Amino acid sequence: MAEELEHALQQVKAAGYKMTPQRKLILDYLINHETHPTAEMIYQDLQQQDEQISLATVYNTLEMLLGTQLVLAIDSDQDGKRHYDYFGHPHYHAICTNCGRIVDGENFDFSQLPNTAANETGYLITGYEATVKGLCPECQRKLENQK
Amino acid sequence: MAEELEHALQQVKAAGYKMTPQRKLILDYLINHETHPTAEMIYQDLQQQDEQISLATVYNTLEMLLGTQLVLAIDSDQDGKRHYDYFGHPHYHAICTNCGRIVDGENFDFSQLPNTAANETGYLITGYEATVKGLCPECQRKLENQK
DNA sequence: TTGCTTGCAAAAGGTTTGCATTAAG
DNA sequence: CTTAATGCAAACCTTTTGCAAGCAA
Repeated sequence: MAEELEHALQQVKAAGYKMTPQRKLILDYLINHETHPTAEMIYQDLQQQDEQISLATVYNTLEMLLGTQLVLAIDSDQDGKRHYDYFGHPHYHAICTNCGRIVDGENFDFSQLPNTAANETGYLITGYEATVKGLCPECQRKLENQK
Repeated sequence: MAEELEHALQQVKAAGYKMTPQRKLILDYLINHETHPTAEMIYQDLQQQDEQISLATVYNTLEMLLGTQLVLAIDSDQDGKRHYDYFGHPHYHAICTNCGRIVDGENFDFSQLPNTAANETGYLITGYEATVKGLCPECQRKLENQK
């Protein structure tokens, strides 16, 4: 089994959750897809792989994974859906305001944000999320050609 | 009229939108409330001020304001609602994972994030948003006392 | 065994939409 | 005048919930 999945399963158990086939499937799916899928996408894809699973379980599991901080949610203004992302290493997201495409970026240092926020707001910080909005390269071309 | 509102109205007109009494009300409300209200809250408050306005118009106007980048949306995982925030100066948000309270923070420098993201992703960046999650001071006390 | 988890379907509820009316430019 | 904006209500659709049956530990 992949190392990352192994690590993630460990975390889930450590948090006191039972390990079920469905939870493994979803975790494995998230780790191996950089598409920032919605609950529906995960559900559809797993079904096509002849995997037995319900949409409610997908939602339940994602909610649980958000609690462990292993997974992060991105609410897209573009399609109105919640997208999920395995948060294996620190990164921010870029969302296209035209097509909704979400990509990762990692060349920005957020390491001091939690400390700064803790000092400034008094909050006990447990996580963070950063997103930039703009036109993806492909949509820039498309819109340019429409002129 | 307040300077900030004056400035905002200017921006809206410059973007080619008509100025209506409802739009002024909502913009004024957002500028003068640091509560990060939902559409429903804005609607309720304006109604109590004997102001004639519909919920649909609140949503329409907020959508328009998001487009002008004058206002920013924060999707809260805590209450499942979208909160709005007049974005007069750069700042991030801290959301309490227990009570959902949202506060602003400004002691972190995001000024290079747009450039970095543009170089790294190729996106034409038009805005950004950063959020930290954790327990607010009040909820830290409450939970501590429950022990 | 024990009670957390699953799965199905129904319900919820924030947000969007259609359309006739109104008013900004 | 012309066209965009408003307001009302109905529709939408993602997400949540209730509960019986199933399965980790």
